[in-house]
Amino acid sequence: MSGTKLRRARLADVARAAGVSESTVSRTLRDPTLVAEATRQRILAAVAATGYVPSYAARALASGRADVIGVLVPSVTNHVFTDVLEGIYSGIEGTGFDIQHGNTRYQPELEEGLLRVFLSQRPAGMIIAGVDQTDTSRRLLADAQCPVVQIMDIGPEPVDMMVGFSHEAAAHAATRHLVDAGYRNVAFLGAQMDPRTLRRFAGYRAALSEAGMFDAGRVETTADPSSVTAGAALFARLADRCPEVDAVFCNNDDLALGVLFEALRRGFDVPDRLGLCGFNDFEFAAASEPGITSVRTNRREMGRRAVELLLGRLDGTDPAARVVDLGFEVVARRSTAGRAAMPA
Amino acid sequence: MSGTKLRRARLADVARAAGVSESTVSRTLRDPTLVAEATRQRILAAVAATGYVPSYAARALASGRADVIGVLVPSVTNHVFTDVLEGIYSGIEGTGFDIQHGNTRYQPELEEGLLRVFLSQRPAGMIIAGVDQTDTSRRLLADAQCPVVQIMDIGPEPVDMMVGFSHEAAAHAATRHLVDAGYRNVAFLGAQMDPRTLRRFAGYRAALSEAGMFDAGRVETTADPSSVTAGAALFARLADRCPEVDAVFCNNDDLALGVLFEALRRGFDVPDRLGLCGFNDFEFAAASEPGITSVRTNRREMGRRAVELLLGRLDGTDPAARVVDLGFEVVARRSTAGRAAMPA
DNA sequence: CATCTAGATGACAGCGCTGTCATCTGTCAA
DNA sequence: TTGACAGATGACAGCGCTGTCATCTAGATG
Repeated sequence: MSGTKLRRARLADVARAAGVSESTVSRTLRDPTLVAEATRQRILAAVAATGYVPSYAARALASGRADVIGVLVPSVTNHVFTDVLEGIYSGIEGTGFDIQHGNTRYQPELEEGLLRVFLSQRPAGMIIAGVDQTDTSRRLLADAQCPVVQIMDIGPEPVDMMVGFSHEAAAHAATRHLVDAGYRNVAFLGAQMDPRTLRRFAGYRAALSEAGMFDAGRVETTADPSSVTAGAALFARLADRCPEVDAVFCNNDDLALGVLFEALRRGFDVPDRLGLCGFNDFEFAAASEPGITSVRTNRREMGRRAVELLLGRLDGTDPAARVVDLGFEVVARRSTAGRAAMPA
Repeated sequence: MSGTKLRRARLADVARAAGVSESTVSRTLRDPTLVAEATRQRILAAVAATGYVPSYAARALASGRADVIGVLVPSVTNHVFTDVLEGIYSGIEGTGFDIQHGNTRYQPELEEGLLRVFLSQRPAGMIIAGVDQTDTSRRLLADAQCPVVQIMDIGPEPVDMMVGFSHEAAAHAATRHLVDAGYRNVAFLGAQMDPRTLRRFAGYRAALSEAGMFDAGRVETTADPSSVTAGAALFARLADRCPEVDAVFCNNDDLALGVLFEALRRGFDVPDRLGLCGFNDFEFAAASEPGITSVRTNRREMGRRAVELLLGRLDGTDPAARVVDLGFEVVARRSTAGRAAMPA
């Protein structure tokens, strides 16, 4: 209870307490089926009695691998990634694996460096956001002696496995939804301008081009991170510049919320004067007034599936490389209901 | 370039390439001043040539410690903690330390378990959210052979060091601000109901009691996580139950935003019919329409300072135990401007 | 010129596990 | 009864570093 000895119990202490060899204790801990029932009980009791906690470092060194899954994402504050992380954490729970988490800050060089550090620890698996790694990063991943899952996006050339959805298709569908709702001058608002944002822009552009409505002038972007403030500022600029704009497709719900507030300030009715569609279907999109149409993506599920794929590969259940498309859904809310009632 | 050998270079490979002993290579990497200039150059060249990356596991095992700082927070999705994490990441950058990050999910037992796992790896330091650890957790931390920083909150009995602010004082000030603005029937909205939320409630209660305005009926809470939806729902319930309420102090800006939308739906003017104050000063509070009064807390700074304290202790610069109060600031915006103009 | 000393380097024994191989049972078919 | 064999356990050599101690310089000192 109290007065715990400072030195932690080692495997040898447990072995002595249980009257067996270190090997047997190690086996019991790694794969209990290898040890006779009675022995196992005795050992588990000894573990409890000594308060033994295995040394990860020793284990990793001796076995040449670590029960660690490396996770590399570009941001720890962007809700998009925190949702995925939550999925990963919940998927990992109880599996005995640990997460080693790195923050690439949207910088490919930083990603490369972190990747080197991570891989040097021989992780059991890697989860990495995006499909746009540098050539060097791709090679590092391909040469890694562990399964790799790219998440957030899907593309034609997985390093190993992928779970995500097509940002281009999602943006295309969302833009199409605005067109179908009767909006004619649909603008694009983007922030951060990472590869996924660019792909969403491509989807927006394609949808409008198909409808014969694309106008390169109706685009307002910033390299700053997505935020409500940025959304308001971008829309203010846009509205001043292109008063004819009657709908906005925002790359992120943060931006959309900013547009909503700016519209409120300008007395633009949403959805009558302005259609508004966001992206990601953050929690507030459903709760706002009016509700903001958005594109739901299955971020927690993405994290869970990524872990699942990794574990499946590790225990040999599912040795195949896979690309999992989790899809998306345009969730129509009142913010895009405006022109629908009007005659086309 | 290509065709990298599968086996990673080891210390011995570098030593051979540089024509020195392993000890010297190790020294060069740990403390370059111990090695002659010329030798050092030769070794660094050999490191580069072999692509050597040290094995963390071997290093940790041999030295008995890991250059890892453990970070335990209750949530990875709550912006409050992601901001702190960002501060921690930026503070750690370039120091050679790694972050090992655990998610306690607001569950003290989970926290205890993670603490055991973390401490078993002999981290260089621990950062842990809150001051309300279980007795066992406190003992584990106190017995840990590393510096510990409790963050988010401050209290009378630091395990070692603390950096945070008084949630009670902050809530008191925010509530006082509502009273000073002329609101008379000030309600409280809370979610999650973790220890910090409870302390904020205590501050709210004290401020209203001092003003002779406390009414236990004007409190609406949920154990669910804070969200915009929850804010709207809580306020809907509250407004139905207590129509006399003319202001709301929300435990979190998420809730406040929900209240704002619900007020909009009900045609309650903010700030004339309803004063609204949030907590945390999330980015959207300044961008919303009207702007939402909130309590600014220095979360990134908190993370940075926590790392700073840890590092200071580790290199002996600052061996003292410390409690750092980062303070807070009530940021008044239009959402609480209503009754100010009216005669008291 | 012998002695001392600081600076630079090398030798080597672990750190606490895992994995391989060897050993020792008891059981069962021939 | 014997050999074969699967099941259960033990012995032991590393995994790739670090830290201690020993060794070997080249001045500095008297």
